[in-house]
Amino acid sequence: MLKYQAIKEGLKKQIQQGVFKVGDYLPSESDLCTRFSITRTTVRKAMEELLKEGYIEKQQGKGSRVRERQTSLGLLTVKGFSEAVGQNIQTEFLQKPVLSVWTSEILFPVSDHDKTEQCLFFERLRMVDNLPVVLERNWFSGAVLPDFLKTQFVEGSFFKTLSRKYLIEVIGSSQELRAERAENHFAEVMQMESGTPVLHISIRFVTNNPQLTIYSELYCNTKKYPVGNSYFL
Amino acid sequence: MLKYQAIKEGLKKQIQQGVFKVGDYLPSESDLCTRFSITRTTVRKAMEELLKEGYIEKQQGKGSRVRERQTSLGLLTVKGFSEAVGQNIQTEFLQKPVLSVWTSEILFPVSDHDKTEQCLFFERLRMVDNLPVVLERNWFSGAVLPDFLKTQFVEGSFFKTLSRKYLIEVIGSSQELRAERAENHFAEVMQMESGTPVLHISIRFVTNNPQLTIYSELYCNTKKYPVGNSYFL
DNA sequence: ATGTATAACTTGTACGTACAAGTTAAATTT
DNA sequence: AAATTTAACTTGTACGTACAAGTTATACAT
Repeated sequence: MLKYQAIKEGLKKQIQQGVFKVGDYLPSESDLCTRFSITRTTVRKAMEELLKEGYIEKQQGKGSRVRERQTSLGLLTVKGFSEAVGQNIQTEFLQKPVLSVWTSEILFPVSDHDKTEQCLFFERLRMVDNLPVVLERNWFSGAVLPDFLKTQFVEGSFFKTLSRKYLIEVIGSSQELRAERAENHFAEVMQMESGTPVLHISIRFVTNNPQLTIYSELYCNTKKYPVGNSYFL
Repeated sequence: MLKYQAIKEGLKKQIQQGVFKVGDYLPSESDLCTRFSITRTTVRKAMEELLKEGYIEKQQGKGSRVRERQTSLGLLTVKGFSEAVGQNIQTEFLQKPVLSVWTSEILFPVSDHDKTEQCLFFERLRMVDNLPVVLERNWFSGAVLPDFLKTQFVEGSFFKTLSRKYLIEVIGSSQELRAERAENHFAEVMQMESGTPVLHISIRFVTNNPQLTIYSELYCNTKKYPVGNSYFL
């Protein structure tokens, strides 16, 4: 294995396992040089990659600090979730993780391999000021997640749980967006009039474990809180 | 100015002006080294940035080639536009660029500076198989775009025109997504039943020219063609 | 004619050095 | 005590060298 990749993976694993927590500074570049008997060129290459992948942020003169890595809704975030900190945000489980079946509600094609495995499912309702904003339904194979049904979510986050307890990271995602009429069942849960437009987001999360793909269907009431994203650079 | 930035900007400008066209190979790293009397470290840093910003792609053993840079809908693309090449895709101007006024239809706040400048506007309808899929309405200040109203679009693309003729690049964007009922006017243009859900995408494009921000409002019929995007790494 | 080695290119990794530039805390001066 | 300088850290830029690894056309051998 290449040296810079070894360093990078080593640091990444320590970040995932919580050896370095969010906000912590990693050892300085020269520290790592002496510790692993390599040159700064190599260390910097590793750090550059961690930066690109969103694990750290750098500041000249200070150091490299572990960053909160946001992969919550893929590239999309609901306005008011991360930004509006002052808001009263709640997440309620409508269905805790259970054994379920692969359903046609999943709009991305479920891989043949996944179909042969058991299907786990959970469903959450995200609310801002007690107003339901996003209904989130998730399916995934439980094959590579031993004891998942007995596991408590790390800090209430599914992805943090995957990272911390199973060393699984999201490395990509595909999304499809549709504007639809709210069906009766959803309208009720979302406290919307039946037939009101809802933003339907289908996501397929790809992870660093080829056996784990996560399929999510999100239904958003965008009346008060539009779904937003931005990128720069 | 830093050396690697100078090299990077120089190459970028040549790509924008068409000195290096899409598919062309840039001079090799050692070529650039001798030509500008710098070391490969510096050249590689410049190339790395061009890679990150999407201007080039690299292949070990072959070289660095100019890439088609897609910033069409920000991060979102309509499924069937880029992928489904075999499809019958058309773009029709409903309104060629004209002098207009800043309107409240723009959902992102228009900057105070922009408000004092003249407002240019154009409107296009994107169709797949003669079915209207996206109605695109664009506003921007004409202050830094001399003779824009007399200018032909480069390859039918607004952004290519900005790049080629004005050396202006999109460096970021913010988006907000909403599911709405189609108003009468839109429903008619889009050949939809009035009240049908439409996906409304508001975009603010930020460019490398601080005086130019582009405001776009897109209205998408997602019934047959959902809006999609994906990212990896 | 056809397959094979070679040579000349390309980018990728890794070594080592030096100094610039930003940050911070301790030492020094006022 | 307070302001200022200094020193010791951090990351950033740039120098130069060497070889690995992938690509391709040409020369060579079969």
